[in-house]
Order: sequence, then C-alpha cells, then structure tokens
Amino acid sequence: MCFYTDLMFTQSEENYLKAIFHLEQEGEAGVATSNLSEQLQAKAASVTEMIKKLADKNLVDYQKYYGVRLTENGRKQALNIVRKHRLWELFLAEHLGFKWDEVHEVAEQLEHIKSEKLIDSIDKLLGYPKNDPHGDPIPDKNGNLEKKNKSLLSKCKPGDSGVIIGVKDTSSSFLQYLDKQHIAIGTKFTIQHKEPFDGLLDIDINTKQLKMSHKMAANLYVETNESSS
Amino acid sequence: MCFYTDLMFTQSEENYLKAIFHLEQEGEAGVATSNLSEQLQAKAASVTEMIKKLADKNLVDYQKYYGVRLTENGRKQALNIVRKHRLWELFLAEHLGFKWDEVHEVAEQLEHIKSEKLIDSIDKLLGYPKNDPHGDPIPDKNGNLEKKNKSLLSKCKPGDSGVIIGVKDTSSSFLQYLDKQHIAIGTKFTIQHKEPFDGLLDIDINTKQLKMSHKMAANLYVETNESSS
DNA sequence: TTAAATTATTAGGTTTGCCTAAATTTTAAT
DNA sequence: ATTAAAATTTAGGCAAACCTAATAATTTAA
Ligand SMILES: [Mn+2]
Ligand SMILES: [Mn+2]
Ligand SMILES: [Mn+2]
Ligand SMILES: [Mn+2]
Repeated sequence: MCFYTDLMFTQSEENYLKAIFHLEQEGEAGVATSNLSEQLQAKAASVTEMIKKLADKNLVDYQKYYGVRLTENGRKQALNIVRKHRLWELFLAEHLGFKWDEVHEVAEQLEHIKSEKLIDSIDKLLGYPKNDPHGDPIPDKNGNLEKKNKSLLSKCKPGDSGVIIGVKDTSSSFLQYLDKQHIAIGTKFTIQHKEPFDGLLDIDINTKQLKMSHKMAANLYVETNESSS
Repeated sequence: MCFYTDLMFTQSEENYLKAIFHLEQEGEAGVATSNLSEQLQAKAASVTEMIKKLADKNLVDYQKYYGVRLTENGRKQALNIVRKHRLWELFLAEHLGFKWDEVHEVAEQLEHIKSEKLIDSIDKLLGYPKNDPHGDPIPDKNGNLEKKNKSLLSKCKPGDSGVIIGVKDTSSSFLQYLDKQHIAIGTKFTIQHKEPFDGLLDIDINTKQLKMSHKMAANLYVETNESSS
C-alpha cells in the first residue's frame, strides 16, 4: 500500500487544497464548485477540472455534482500550507515590522516555498508560536491544529467581559479600522449595553467607552468569562 | 517614450534574465543559446523561443545566430533579481543558521517573491550588507553593483599575502571542502612556495601550513597586498 | 574554398491551468 | 409532478513553457 504522502504539488494545487480546507470548516457537506470558484477567482469549469486531478491523486473525495472533501492525506497537505502561511505572516509582523493588514498578501506567495528546513527555522526563530497575527492557530509540524472554542463578540450579553482573540474578516479595510480604534488581539473588553433593535454595543474597551456596530462585533472572536446571569 | 520599467515577469523570464546577466560578464560578445541552454537546463529550442519573447519586451537585444545581450532595462531587472537572491542567501545564513552551501537552493525560490517592502525590510534587517555569504557583491536598490577588483589565489606569487574575499565555484562540494579546511571569507593567508610544475601552493592559512592544489586556488578570490618584488 | 561539424532556428507536439459556450444534473418554485 | 432556475460538468480552445525532429546558418578543418 502506498499513500504518496510526500509528493510535490504545484502552486495551483496547493491553493486549491488550502481553499477546500477553509471552506470545509463551514459544514459537513461537500465543498461546492461555485464556492471554490469564488474563493479562487477561477471559473467553475476550471475548478471542476482541477478537482478531478486532485481526486486522481487521492487528495480529495469527489462526488460529481455534490462537491468535494479532503481525504486524510489531502487535509495533511492543506494543513502544511496553512502552517507555512501563518508562520510567514507572523514572521513578517514580528521581525520585519509589517502591519497585520499587510502580511497576508506576501504570505500567499511565501507559503509555496519548498524547504522544510526553512519553515522549521522560521518556526524556531519565532519560538514555536501558537497563533498568527490575526489570532488564527498555527498547525504544528505534524498537522495538529489547536481547536480553541472561540465565540463572536456579537453573541455576548451585557455584563460579559473577555479578551479579543481573533478576527473573522481579515480584509485590510477591517484590520485598519480596528487599528484606528486601537483594538487588537489581546485587548480586553466589558459589554455595558446592547441595543435590541440593531445590536449596537456599548462596550468598555481600552479604558474607553465605545459604540460598536453589530457588524464589527460579528467579526471579532473573543474568549469570555461569562457574567453569571 | 515608455520604458515599461516596472512590469511583472514570470519566474521563467526572471531566470532567463539572471542567467543572461551572469553569462554576459564572461565577455563582450552575445550570450550563446547553447550556454543559456546549459545554465538553465533547457533545450536550445526552448531558449530561442524565450529569447524572442524577451526581445519583444525590450529586455534583450537579440541577433539571430549571434546571441543575446541585456538592454539597459533588462540589466536593471536582472540586477534586481540578483539583489534579492543574495539578500535572501545572507538572511538564511545570518538569521536562520543555514550553512553557506545550503543557502543557494532556497534563494533560487525566494528570489521570485514579489514584494518591494519585503526585500527592503530584509535589507534593513541585515544592515544594508555589501556581500552575500559567498563574497559576491549585493546590488543596491538602484541597481548599483560594487565592482571590487578581485583576483584569483592561483595567480598569486610566493611572498604575497592577503585575504579570501570570495569563491568562484559555489557548488556544495567545494564549499564543504573549504569548511573542512577551515577556509572562509575573511581568512588571511601568505603564500610560501609555489610549485612550478603543477602550481601546488605551500600556504600559511589559519596559522597552519597547507598544501593547496592549483584547482582549489583557482576557485578562491583574494584581495592582496602584493609583496614588493 | 569547399565540405563537414557545430550551433541555432523553425515546425510541430505536449502538459498545465486557465477560459467560453453548450449540455447535463440538481434544486427550487409553481 | 412539472417546469424554471441555478449549479455543475463536458467539449473545445488558448497561452506559457517546455520538448523532439527537421532545417538552416555559421564555424572549423581539410
Ligand atoms: Mn492570511
Ligand atoms: Mn492570518
Ligand atoms: Mn546563489
Ligand atoms: Mn551567492
């Protein structure tokens, strides 16, 4: 029996594996061609074609018309790319002074560099970190991904307090908006009031009172010590 | 007038530009298709094809059957790739503990990453270095390449002393051989004797006497204070 | 100065990863 | 249950960057 565990993949194949990995987490069902098409900025026909190639290589299980799921090996490969992406993002932030809205684009390129020694050295240099600049967990060398139970700030109730541990939307515009309000990973907060009509929050954050929109709160992951209700 | 100075190139185009740059330095004549073919591990027919594409983009001057030379713009682009290659090599050596025989392969990949901010940050992190781990000069941001007059150790005469400033052969095997003899960039030497028959050197190096073959000496660049003869 | 050898170019294919347009299947709406 | 809409797949092409084999130009050697 041979699992072809350590072949090399093209950049495009790697991008597909990563995209499937991310979309898979949205549910149990197969990842739809159209979703991949949108994520990868490619036409559906191109996606179908590549999916078939990945299926031939036993990286995905594919049922025509019903989408695709990663195999165990496919997941392992995807996690390796995610690991590289997040380590590079953190390296750029910690060692080269990149802001958290600047790291993603470059990491999209760096994640495809093929050198185990390189990424292990970066890992070591960073002190075997657990999270990237956006709070996302970094898989370890063996593909173990810590699964912290994070909830959305928008789900919190008045009286709840906690810490920002991640962002859902990682677009530059959102990240820059957070910068402007001095909200970052690790920032502590307490919810004072929540408007029933539109979910607008009165929130203590950075020793200031802030009105936070529902949309913003729905893009911030938090860890809470829930208030006893 | 438009020089198309800042377009993006494919990895393959970049590799051709770099190869032409290196081969150009061997003389004034056009770089031959066959030399590029060997350097790039591609068949001559493929080289001709790519050369035509580069000529269309005004990156090279091409005369059928007489080889190719970089245009001013082509040279600028090539220097930028060389700059990235050498900065990455030094980064790998200085910050990630790579040995000088390990850096080249990874730098071949990293040199194609497209981010001016990234390479400028690496440059800054390294303190705007002048030379890579093999002693080769690093072009600055504007494409200025310091032209030190280096000579070969094999050309030295008895009584000459100086410093190793670079290697001609950068193969792993040669670099590892140098390691074994504790010869590195910066190592000082004095020539004691040179055998007329085969050019074998008796040389003081690392406070030891060493017999050095002509072949080895012919792959070491040195800076000398020539002995008054 | 010619003929042979070498080098380079052209012609015609292949593979990868895209695309559009047409056909098929699934899903949603009467 | 039918039909319309939406999603997916198939068919047929294209460009990049390779390749081999055939042809042409240049160089070298007789
Ligand atoms: Mn990212
Ligand atoms: Mn991230
Ligand atoms: Mn190198
Ligand atoms: Mn070098």
